Amino acid sequence: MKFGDVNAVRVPRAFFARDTALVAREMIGLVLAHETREGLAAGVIVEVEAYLAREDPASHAFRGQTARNGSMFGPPGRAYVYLIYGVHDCFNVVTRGKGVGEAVLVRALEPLVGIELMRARRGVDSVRELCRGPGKLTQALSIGRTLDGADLVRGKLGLWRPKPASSAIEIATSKRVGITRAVDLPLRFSAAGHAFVSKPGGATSAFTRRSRSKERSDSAD
DNA sequence: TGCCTGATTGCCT
DNA sequence: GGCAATCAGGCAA
Repeated sequence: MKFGDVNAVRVPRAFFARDTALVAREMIGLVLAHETREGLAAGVIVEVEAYLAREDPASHAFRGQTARNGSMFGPPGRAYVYLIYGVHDCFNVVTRGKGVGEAVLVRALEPLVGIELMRARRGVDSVRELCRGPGKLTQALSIGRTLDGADLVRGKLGLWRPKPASSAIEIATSKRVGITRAVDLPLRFSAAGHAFVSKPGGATSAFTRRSRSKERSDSAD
Protein backbone atom coordinates (compact mmCIF):
# COMPACT_ATOMS: atom_id res chain seq x y z
CA MET A 1 0.00 0.00 0.00
CA LYS A 2 1.14 3.52 -0.81
CA PHE A 3 -0.14 6.76 0.65
CA GLY A 4 1.23 9.43 -1.62
CA ASP A 5 4.97 8.89 -1.42
CA VAL A 6 4.72 6.85 1.75
CA ASN A 7 4.99 3.06 1.64
CA ALA A 8 3.09 1.25 4.35
CA VAL A 9 2.18 -2.24 5.55
CA ARG A 10 -1.09 -3.19 7.20
CA VAL A 11 -1.04 -3.53 10.99
CA PRO A 12 -1.72 -7.16 12.01
CA ARG A 13 -4.24 -8.25 14.62
CA ALA A 14 -1.50 -9.20 17.09
CA PHE A 15 -0.62 -5.52 17.39
CA PHE A 16 -3.98 -4.79 18.99
CA ALA A 17 -4.09 -7.82 21.28
CA ARG A 18 -1.79 -6.22 23.86
CA ASP A 19 -1.84 -3.78 26.75
CA THR A 20 -4.17 -0.93 25.80
CA ALA A 21 -1.95 1.95 26.93
CA LEU A 22 0.97 0.42 25.02
CA VAL A 23 -1.12 0.01 21.86
CA ALA A 24 -2.35 3.59 22.19
CA ARG A 25 1.18 4.92 22.47
CA GLU A 26 2.37 2.94 19.46
CA MET A 27 -0.58 4.06 17.36
CA ILE A 28 0.94 7.55 17.15
CA GLY A 29 2.51 7.77 13.70
CA LEU A 30 0.40 5.02 12.11
CA VAL A 31 -1.83 5.78 9.13
CA LEU A 32 -5.62 5.50 9.43
CA ALA A 33 -7.22 5.02 6.02
CA HIS A 34 -10.74 4.52 4.69
CA GLU A 35 -11.51 3.78 1.06
CA THR A 36 -15.02 4.47 -0.21
CA ARG A 37 -16.67 4.88 -3.61
CA GLU A 38 -15.75 8.55 -3.35
CA GLY A 39 -12.07 7.72 -3.04
CA LEU A 40 -9.33 7.15 -0.49
CA ALA A 41 -8.95 9.33 2.58
CA ALA A 42 -6.08 8.79 5.02
CA GLY A 43 -4.18 10.56 7.76
CA VAL A 44 -1.34 10.04 10.23
CA ILE A 45 -2.54 9.48 13.80
CA VAL A 46 -1.19 12.25 16.04
CA GLU A 47 -3.43 11.96 19.09
CA VAL A 48 -5.18 9.07 20.89
CA GLU A 49 -6.65 8.17 24.27
CA ALA A 50 -6.77 4.78 25.97
CA TYR A 51 -9.96 3.59 27.65
CA LEU A 52 -9.69 0.66 30.02
CA ALA A 53 -12.32 -1.73 31.33
CA ARG A 54 -13.41 -2.19 34.91
CA GLU A 55 -10.83 0.04 36.56
CA ASP A 56 -11.64 3.08 34.39
CA PRO A 57 -14.88 4.92 35.31
CA ALA A 58 -14.54 7.14 32.23
CA SER A 59 -14.79 4.15 29.92
CA HIS A 60 -18.00 3.00 28.30
CA ALA A 61 -17.06 -0.52 29.39
CA PHE A 62 -17.00 0.43 33.07
CA ARG A 63 -20.60 -0.68 33.67
CA GLY A 64 -20.24 -3.84 31.67
CA GLN A 65 -21.35 -4.91 28.23
CA THR A 66 -24.50 -3.42 26.67
CA ALA A 67 -26.01 -3.30 23.20
CA ARG A 68 -24.32 0.02 22.52
CA ASN A 69 -20.79 -0.86 23.56
CA GLY A 70 -20.93 -4.49 22.43
CA SER A 71 -18.19 -4.17 19.82
CA MET A 72 -15.84 -2.80 22.49
CA PHE A 73 -15.94 -6.29 23.98
CA GLY A 74 -15.34 -7.94 20.62
CA PRO A 75 -12.09 -9.31 19.24
CA PRO A 76 -9.10 -6.93 19.04
CA GLY A 77 -8.50 -5.03 15.82
CA ARG A 78 -12.17 -4.17 15.36
CA ALA A 79 -13.77 -0.73 15.23
CA TYR A 80 -15.99 0.65 18.00
CA VAL A 81 -17.97 3.62 16.67
CA TYR A 82 -20.56 5.41 18.80
CA LEU A 83 -22.59 8.58 18.78
CA ILE A 84 -21.61 11.27 21.27
CA TYR A 85 -23.85 14.15 22.40
CA GLY A 86 -26.37 12.98 19.84
CA VAL A 87 -24.34 14.77 17.21
CA HIS A 88 -20.91 13.33 16.51
CA ASP A 89 -19.43 9.91 15.83
CA CYS A 90 -16.27 8.81 17.62
CA PHE A 91 -13.93 6.13 16.31
CA ASN A 92 -12.15 3.65 18.59
CA VAL A 93 -9.93 0.62 18.01
CA VAL A 94 -10.64 -2.44 20.17
CA THR A 95 -7.63 -3.83 22.04
CA ARG A 96 -6.63 -6.69 24.39
CA GLY A 97 -8.90 -9.70 23.87
CA LYS A 98 -12.47 -10.71 23.28
CA GLY A 99 -14.67 -9.98 26.28
CA VAL A 100 -12.23 -7.55 27.94
CA GLY A 101 -13.76 -4.23 26.87
CA GLU A 102 -10.82 -1.91 26.24
CA ALA A 103 -10.23 0.42 23.32
CA VAL A 104 -8.24 3.38 21.98
CA LEU A 105 -10.04 6.53 20.87
CA VAL A 106 -8.47 8.26 17.87
CA ARG A 107 -8.68 12.02 18.52
CA ALA A 108 -6.73 13.66 15.71
CA LEU A 109 -5.03 12.99 12.38
CA GLU A 110 -2.68 14.82 10.09
CA PRO A 111 -4.36 14.60 6.66
CA LEU A 112 -2.23 12.67 4.19
CA VAL A 113 -4.31 11.52 1.22
CA GLY A 114 -7.70 12.64 -0.11
CA ILE A 115 -7.53 16.16 1.24
CA GLU A 116 -9.96 17.54 -1.34
CA LEU A 117 -12.42 14.78 -0.44
CA MET A 118 -12.05 15.64 3.24
CA ARG A 119 -12.63 19.31 2.49
CA ALA A 120 -15.84 18.47 0.66
CA ARG A 121 -17.08 16.26 3.51
CA ARG A 122 -16.15 18.73 6.24
CA GLY A 123 -17.13 21.90 4.45
CA VAL A 124 -14.02 23.69 5.65
CA ASP A 125 -10.92 24.75 3.78
CA SER A 126 -8.19 24.69 6.42
CA VAL A 127 -6.21 21.44 6.32
CA ARG A 128 -5.47 21.88 10.00
CA GLU A 129 -9.18 21.80 10.85
CA LEU A 130 -10.06 18.72 8.78
CA CYS A 131 -9.18 16.04 11.34
CA ARG A 132 -8.33 17.94 14.54
CA GLY A 133 -10.87 16.36 16.89
CA PRO A 134 -12.60 12.98 17.23
CA GLY A 135 -15.86 14.09 15.65
CA LYS A 136 -14.05 15.88 12.85
CA LEU A 137 -11.91 13.01 11.69
CA THR A 138 -14.87 10.61 11.49
CA GLN A 139 -16.62 13.11 9.26
CA ALA A 140 -13.51 13.67 7.11
CA LEU A 141 -12.96 9.93 6.62
CA SER A 142 -16.67 9.11 6.45
CA ILE A 143 -16.56 6.75 9.43
CA GLY A 144 -20.09 6.30 10.73
CA ARG A 145 -21.88 3.89 13.03
CA THR A 146 -22.43 1.51 10.12
CA LEU A 147 -18.73 0.71 10.60
CA ASP A 148 -19.21 -0.19 14.26
CA GLY A 149 -17.64 -3.64 14.66
CA ALA A 150 -15.81 -3.50 11.32
CA ASP A 151 -12.62 -5.53 11.08
CA LEU A 152 -9.65 -3.18 10.75
CA VAL A 153 -7.23 -5.93 9.79
CA ARG A 154 -9.07 -6.61 6.54
CA GLY A 155 -11.53 -4.46 4.60
CA LYS A 156 -11.74 -0.85 3.45
CA LEU A 157 -11.06 0.70 6.84
CA GLY A 158 -7.80 0.00 8.62
CA LEU A 159 -4.41 0.99 10.01
CA TRP A 160 -1.08 0.95 8.24
CA ARG A 161 2.49 1.31 9.45
CA PRO A 162 4.70 3.56 7.30
CA LYS A 163 7.96 2.00 6.09
CA PRO A 164 10.42 3.10 7.03
CA ALA A 165 8.80 4.36 10.22
CA SER A 166 8.33 8.09 10.53
CA SER A 167 11.53 9.51 11.96
CA ALA A 168 11.48 9.44 15.76
CA ILE A 169 8.23 11.00 16.86
CA GLU A 170 8.40 12.40 20.36
CA ILE A 171 5.34 11.23 22.26
CA ALA A 172 3.74 13.37 24.94
CA THR A 173 1.67 11.76 27.70
CA SER A 174 -1.09 13.72 29.37
CA LYS A 175 -4.54 13.63 30.93
CA ARG A 176 -7.56 12.78 28.84
CA VAL A 177 -9.85 15.43 27.39
CA GLY A 178 -13.53 16.13 27.80
CA ILE A 179 -14.30 13.58 30.51
CA THR A 180 -15.56 14.11 34.05
CA ARG A 181 -14.40 10.92 35.76
CA ALA A 182 -10.91 9.52 36.25
CA VAL A 183 -9.59 12.74 34.77
CA ASP A 184 -6.13 12.30 36.25
CA LEU A 185 -5.15 9.07 34.52
CA PRO A 186 -2.28 9.71 32.05
CA LEU A 187 -3.86 7.83 29.17
CA ARG A 188 -3.69 10.43 26.40
CA PHE A 189 -0.83 10.21 23.95
CA SER A 190 0.08 12.71 21.26
CA ALA A 191 2.87 13.70 18.92
CA ALA A 192 4.70 16.33 20.96
CA GLY A 193 4.16 19.87 19.77
CA HIS A 194 2.29 18.72 16.67
CA ALA A 195 0.12 21.38 15.05
CA PHE A 196 -2.69 18.92 14.30
CA VAL A 197 -3.24 17.80 17.91
CA SER A 198 -6.75 18.73 19.05
CA LYS A 199 -6.00 20.36 22.39
CA PRO A 200 -2.71 21.73 23.67
CA GLY A 201 -0.75 20.46 26.64
CA GLY A 202 -2.42 18.13 29.05
CA ALA A 203 -4.75 20.43 30.92
CA THR A 204 -8.32 19.33 30.70
CA SER A 205 -10.38 22.26 29.53
CA ALA A 206 -13.09 23.33 31.92
CA PHE A 207 -16.37 21.83 30.89
CA THR A 208 -19.42 23.99 30.66
CA ARG A 209 -22.61 22.03 30.57
CA ARG A 210 -25.90 22.85 32.27
CA SER A 211 -26.08 22.49 36.02
CA ARG A 212 -22.98 20.42 36.39
CA SER A 213 -20.52 22.95 37.68
CA LYS A 214 -20.54 21.55 41.23
CA GLU A 215 -17.10 21.58 42.74
CA ARG A 216 -15.04 22.47 39.70
CA SER A 217 -12.77 25.40 40.25
CA ASP A 218 -9.41 23.97 39.33
CA SER A 219 -8.53 25.49 36.01
CA ALA A 220 -4.96 24.87 35.08
CA ASP A 221 -2.93 27.62 33.43
C1' DT B 1 -41.92 5.62 31.59
C1' DG B 2 -39.29 9.67 31.95
C1' DC B 3 -35.29 12.27 33.06
C1' DC B 4 -30.29 13.00 32.96
C1' DT B 5 -25.75 12.55 31.18
C1' DG B 6 -22.03 12.36 27.82
C1' DA B 7 -14.72 10.29 25.22
C1' DT B 8 -17.90 17.25 20.98
C1' DT B 9 -18.33 20.81 17.78
C1' DG B 10 -19.28 25.21 15.99
C1' DC B 11 -21.77 29.39 16.35
C1' DC B 12 -22.57 33.55 18.84
C1' DT B 13 -21.22 37.44 21.69
C1' DG C 1 -14.95 32.35 26.12
C1' DG C 2 -19.79 30.81 26.72
C1' DC C 3 -23.41 27.87 25.36
C1' DA C 4 -26.91 25.30 22.36
C1' DA C 5 -27.73 21.22 19.43
C1' DT C 6 -29.46 16.40 19.67
C1' DC C 7 -29.80 11.02 20.51
C1' DA C 8 -29.49 6.81 23.04
C1' DG C 9 -28.13 4.26 27.18
C1' DG C 10 -28.55 3.99 32.13
C1' DC C 11 -30.92 4.58 36.15
C1' DA C 12 -34.56 6.09 39.39
C1' DA C 13 -39.46 6.13 40.35
